[in-house]
Amino acid sequence: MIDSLDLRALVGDEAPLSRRPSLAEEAADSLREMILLEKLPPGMALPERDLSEILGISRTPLREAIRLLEIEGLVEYSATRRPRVADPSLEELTHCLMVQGALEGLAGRQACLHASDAELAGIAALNREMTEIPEEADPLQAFRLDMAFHCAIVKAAGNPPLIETHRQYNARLWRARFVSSKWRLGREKKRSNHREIVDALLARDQAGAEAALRGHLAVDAVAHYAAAIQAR
Amino acid sequence: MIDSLDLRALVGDEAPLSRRPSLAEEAADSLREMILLEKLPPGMALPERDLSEILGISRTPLREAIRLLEIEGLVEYSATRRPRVADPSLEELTHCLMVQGALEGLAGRQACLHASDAELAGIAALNREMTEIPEEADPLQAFRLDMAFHCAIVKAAGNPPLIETHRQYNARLWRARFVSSKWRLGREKKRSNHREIVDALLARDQAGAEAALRGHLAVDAVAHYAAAIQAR
DNA sequence: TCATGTCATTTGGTATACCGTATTTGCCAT
DNA sequence: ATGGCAAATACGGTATACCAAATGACATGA
Repeated sequence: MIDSLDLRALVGDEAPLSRRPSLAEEAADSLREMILLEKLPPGMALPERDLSEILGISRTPLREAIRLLEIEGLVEYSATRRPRVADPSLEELTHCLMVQGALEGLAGRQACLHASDAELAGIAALNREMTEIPEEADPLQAFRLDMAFHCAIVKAAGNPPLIETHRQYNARLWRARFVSSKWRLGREKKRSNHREIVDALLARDQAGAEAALRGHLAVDAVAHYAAAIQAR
Repeated sequence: MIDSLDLRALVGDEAPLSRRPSLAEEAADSLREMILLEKLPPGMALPERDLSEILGISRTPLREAIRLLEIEGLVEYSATRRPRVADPSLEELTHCLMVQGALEGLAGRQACLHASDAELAGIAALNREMTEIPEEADPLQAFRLDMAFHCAIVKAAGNPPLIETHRQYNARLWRARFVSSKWRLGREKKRSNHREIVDALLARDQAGAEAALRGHLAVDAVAHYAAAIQAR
């Protein structure tokens, strides 16, 4: 035991023990992407046999993948246990956004306490990168940067369970935020809000960072998505 | 369609659509109880074949059960994918408590906004019940009441994803809180804190409820558990 | 024409067999 | 005794077969 600890100390904690993902995890990744890109539209049935054949795996790992996606909220089971692509109502999304807001608020607080200067600089750099994107650029690019920005803040908080739960809610909200990101409304407001967040973080102002992050999600995102939904 | 709506009106909305739980869910319940009561101690290996035989089911539903418990944080997989009963460090528990604090803080806020007077009265009644428990009574009884108190607040917020995520963190923290609840230290402080929470809720004071709930968990619970762990 | 009962088919739930790999065991040389 | 190596074994991952329940199509009768 002592030997292994010594070895670990010598070799560093970042031993690339990256075990290759199981078929179930790969399938979950594939399905997640299909759902988020609406190749599998909301409400579509997900029969295990057909899907397993499509993905070229057997039902056992596929079932596991579907269970994983159910936890993430991307798949929901009907009363008769038939899985379908989730089709969350505006109300459900609002609920998720509130939780996400609370999570990111906590992340902001903790980032002020625990993040290294380098991490904060990285977050600020991400934000700078966003502001420099031309207005008419690929919306997907801006969207990915936005996600990276928020994830970086959560990561900087240094709280693994928080990171994981935030990741789950992100997956749940991904499609909604993606849809709403295409709307140009309030892009200016978002920028000022992001600036507010970065300023609070750099000043290590816990209350300010929490307020800016929570408000950002809870208020704006819902409104944008509502508008986007109405229009489609 | 109209007929079915009429029927629904006659029969009431509370149709008992409770599908019977699958073997996997039952197994998860059994295992969860064994883990929380330390019949399966932290760090113990959980070989699928042995467990499935013990529970009298096959490996397939048992695997699903273990995956469920992994999500709840009660089971963790080693680098070689061998499941073990989780043995969270004090640091990990602290991280979970912070998230739980943020969740309950949000719940307090939302409860102030959305809870019915009856719900708030019920929460106050739970608290009153706790204060009336004699000092030397069964610790489990007091513990269950404490859990019910917090869950009732979250439920009153009326946010299903919040309820679910809170439930998960509760499971993750159950054993730690149970252990720490046996320590009489700070029982008085807890009472005053609960009173603070109830007062804020009844006054529908969002900020007060959030602060009281968040502080309650983040500060006290960690300290108590640390003391309990040291002493065992 | 529409309601209703029946039956074939589809679907998820479960059990089990097989496979590759990781771990343990036990022997042997040192 | 001890360290190393190889066979045995235990384990999780995967595929597949079977079952009960649910669904949907279709025939039948009012």
